[in-house]
Amino acid sequence: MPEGHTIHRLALDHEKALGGQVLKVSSPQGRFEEAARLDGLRLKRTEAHGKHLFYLFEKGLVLHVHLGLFGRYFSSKSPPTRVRPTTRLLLQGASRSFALVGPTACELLSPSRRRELLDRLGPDPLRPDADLAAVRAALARRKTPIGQILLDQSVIAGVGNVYRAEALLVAGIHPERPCKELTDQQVTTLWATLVRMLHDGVRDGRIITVAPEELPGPPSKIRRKEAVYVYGRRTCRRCEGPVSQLTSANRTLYACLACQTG
DNA sequence: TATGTATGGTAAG
DNA sequence: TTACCCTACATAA
Repeated sequence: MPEGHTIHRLALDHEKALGGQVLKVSSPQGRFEEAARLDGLRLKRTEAHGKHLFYLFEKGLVLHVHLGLFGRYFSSKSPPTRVRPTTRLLLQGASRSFALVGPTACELLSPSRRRELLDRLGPDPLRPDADLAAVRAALARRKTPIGQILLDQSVIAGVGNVYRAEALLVAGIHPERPCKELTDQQVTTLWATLVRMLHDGVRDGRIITVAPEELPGPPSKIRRKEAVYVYGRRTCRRCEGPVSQLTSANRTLYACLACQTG
């Protein structure tokens, strides 16, 4: 589930359902002991930066959540009827509850640690303040393959394995192209593609990169592999040619080398 | 019941 | 570069 779009969507949903309320906060699993410090405090707002989710409580307390590869939230009405024993964090509002399971991070963050964390993140295509010039500068400096750089959260924050494959396909860029060799136009296209895809992901609550007119039916009924051009596929949804599986940044990178010549 | 897989990241070597 | 952490779910047996 979790690339940047998931986190931003959670921030929106949770703020809408819980913002301004005094929450019940607990850790049924017991591994987040500091839950007790949040219990009974008012949630002011939420924030998403790349794949990092922040809950800003009164008294300046900040909860940081990172889903990692496995983490997910289960949403229910309040109070929840059934809570999994693996639930690290349970946020209970007046009418909605959210149970967090399997996160990489669930912790209270001091202002300085929060600052450190944010300083390590590159521009996030989902944030209006994202600095494209900074991305250009970072890319111009490196000979690292663009496919590898797209997963580097200190260069661009929020892109994961699905969006990297899909954005490179749509932009027509070969994943092994050294960053510094990309033209201004290619970087412009790639960034615009990421911005659009991630925004669509927030809106849809899932990853659908294939253009609406190319979909056989309504988005809600589209199966995973029909919703993307190359990720996890054997054939390219654009040209029907074979999809190559490369390895980059320790992850499988799907690419259509016929479509991605740039 | 067992196994494999996953949209991520960190710390150690 | 490797090892390791986090958990649910689909599929095989």
